[in-house]
Amino acid sequence: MNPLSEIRARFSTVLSGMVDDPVNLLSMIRPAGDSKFGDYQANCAMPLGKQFGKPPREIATELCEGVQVTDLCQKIEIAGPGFINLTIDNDWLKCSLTTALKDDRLGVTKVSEPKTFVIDYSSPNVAKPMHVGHVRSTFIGDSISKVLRFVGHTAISDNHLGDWGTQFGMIIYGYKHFLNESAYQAAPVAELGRLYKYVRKLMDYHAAVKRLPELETMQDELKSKQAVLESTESQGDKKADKQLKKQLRQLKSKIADQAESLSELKAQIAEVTNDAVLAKDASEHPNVNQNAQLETAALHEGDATNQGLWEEFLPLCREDMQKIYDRLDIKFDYELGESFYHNELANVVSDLTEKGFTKESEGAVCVFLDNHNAPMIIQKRDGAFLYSTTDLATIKYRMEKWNADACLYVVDHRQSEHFEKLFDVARLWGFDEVELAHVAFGTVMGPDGKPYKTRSGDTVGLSGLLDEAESRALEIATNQNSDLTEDRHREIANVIGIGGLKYADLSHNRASDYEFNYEKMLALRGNTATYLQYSYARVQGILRRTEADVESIRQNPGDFIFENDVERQLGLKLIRFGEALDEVLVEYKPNVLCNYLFELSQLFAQFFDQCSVKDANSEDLKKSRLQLCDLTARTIRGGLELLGIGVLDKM
RNA sequence: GCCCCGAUAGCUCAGCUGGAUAGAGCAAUUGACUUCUAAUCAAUAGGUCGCAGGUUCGAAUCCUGCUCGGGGUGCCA
Repeated sequence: MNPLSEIRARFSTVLSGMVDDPVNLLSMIRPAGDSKFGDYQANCAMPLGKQFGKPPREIATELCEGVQVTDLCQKIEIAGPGFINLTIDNDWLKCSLTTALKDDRLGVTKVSEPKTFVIDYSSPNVAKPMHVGHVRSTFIGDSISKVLRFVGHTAISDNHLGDWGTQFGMIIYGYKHFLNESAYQAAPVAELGRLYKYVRKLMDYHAAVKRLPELETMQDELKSKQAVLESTESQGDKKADKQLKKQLRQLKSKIADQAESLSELKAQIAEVTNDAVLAKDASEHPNVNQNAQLETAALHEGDATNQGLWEEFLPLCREDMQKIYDRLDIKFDYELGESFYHNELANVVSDLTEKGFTKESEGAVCVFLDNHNAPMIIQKRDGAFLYSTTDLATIKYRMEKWNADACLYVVDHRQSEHFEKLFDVARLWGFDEVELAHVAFGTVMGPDGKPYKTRSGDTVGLSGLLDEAESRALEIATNQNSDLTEDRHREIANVIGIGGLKYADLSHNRASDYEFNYEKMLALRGNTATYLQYSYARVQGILRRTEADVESIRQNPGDFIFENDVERQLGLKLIRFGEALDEVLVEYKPNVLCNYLFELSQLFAQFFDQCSVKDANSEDLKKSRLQLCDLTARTIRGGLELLGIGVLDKM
């Protein structure tokens, strides 16, 4: 039991004698904002004072007298308007540390009511190369799954692959018309990727040609509108002038936006017209857009040729994708892609229709929702199903198969409206007991503050990104430690390169966009994976130099001694590991764990600086310090493991 | 038009279910390596928490309005 939940449990007894539901008040017990106030603080006397019409300090006194914490806290005092400051008792702390030292789980108790979570993450489209945008979902989902499991829940990870979408129509079209047979034999996935991009270019070209005049007309209209506004004389009315200025500014930004998409279209057209082969293919395939769609439709309707091609392509693509997951050390319990549900889609629509939830609108089957203007469309006018239909089928399957208590969707925040609707429809459909949560995350930005792209405008491919991370890490490892073998350097580069990438992502609040930067990710100092890994390696150095037998220390621990204040701080931090994990799960935020591990490592660095283990004044003190070292190492390793990041004994 | 999200130190970001004097890292300046790994530590400096109101014992945090930025918005996923 961590100190916070222990304190809350004690207060719960007193508070339930005063109010009906103390949950809210218990959440007002938290770590102290400033260490001079102690270790924890309870802020619940102020609201209670108001509720009972008594001075808060009087309530605080009642609480202090009522709560049984003599064994847990060496000090409990009232301060300011009615804060209750608590200082953890050193004997209790030492006792907890001993428990943690002996325990494989570092003293973290399992939850009393385990639940079943299904976590949907990563979910790339197969046959399209993975890019930097996929890493957030993958890392965050993986980490949340690991934390859930560690605290005792059942976490089922499911990679909901996009393996049934329109990209297959494009690839099939490409395969039928533009295949380079020998390239396909030599490297099938690369050739499929080329075909995808090739058809994409042709489609973009035709779409751009069609769109261009329309956009140019709009641009002209906007510009003339701008001219009118600019020539409008001031009427001397301040409010009207302000309005005018605002309109003009909005118009200008709209024009700029359009100019940008206009030049994008022109670039797409130029790319084709400047390339003789592309230009020829573009003119010979004027209906590529519709035809690619028809190939998708044929696949979905069970056309033998297309089905055969899909069955040929899919394993190749998945194998290729697996290479990336292997490099990242990411595993899934299930990888049930969209194709897995395609036979169920018609049933979803008919079931919802039978139950009276659907309504036909403009030829499409829709579910209208009170709190949304637009309905959720579950079947298109042409009879095809949409991802909303697949997502509904998926919820049904997950409930029937796993009886989930919660389904977490680790998906880009841009899809939040989709998920709001999806969850509403699911609840309407009868899945109203399960917690459905969109664990949304922000965009990975480039140094220009825009979504991360290469110089040529493509999204950054993931495998190239990993190569870059590792090669940069290799350079650092080699410079730093020239006496090691090259194999060791490569091993170090892998652990700090991939670890750095994961930590850079996970240490940001998932809801925010963040700026991607290699230098910062692999920086040798600061709040990085390297810093945590280095702390771990330094502990291992101590254990090596002192020839400590950690197994026997764990089995026969001596007393913990707090000679220096930093030893107590480190000890307190160590037994708060479980608190950090609890907090991660409140809002599914792995950055809470990153912060904890960083703070722990900082305390260890101070300890390292101030408290020699090797030259401790006494054997007892030396043993106590070794125990702190061992616990620190195991907590860092265990914590990093929950983030999917490895450690090294030497670096 | 409507909906959602964001704005915190020079930079990158934490903190946001209201708590005491707003934090970290980087960059800057200074100091510490015959020492268990200096991939480190100690210290200095850096702020109108976008703006204006409101709620209250107390607001970066909640509410309203505004400014700026991003995203979404019936037949893609």
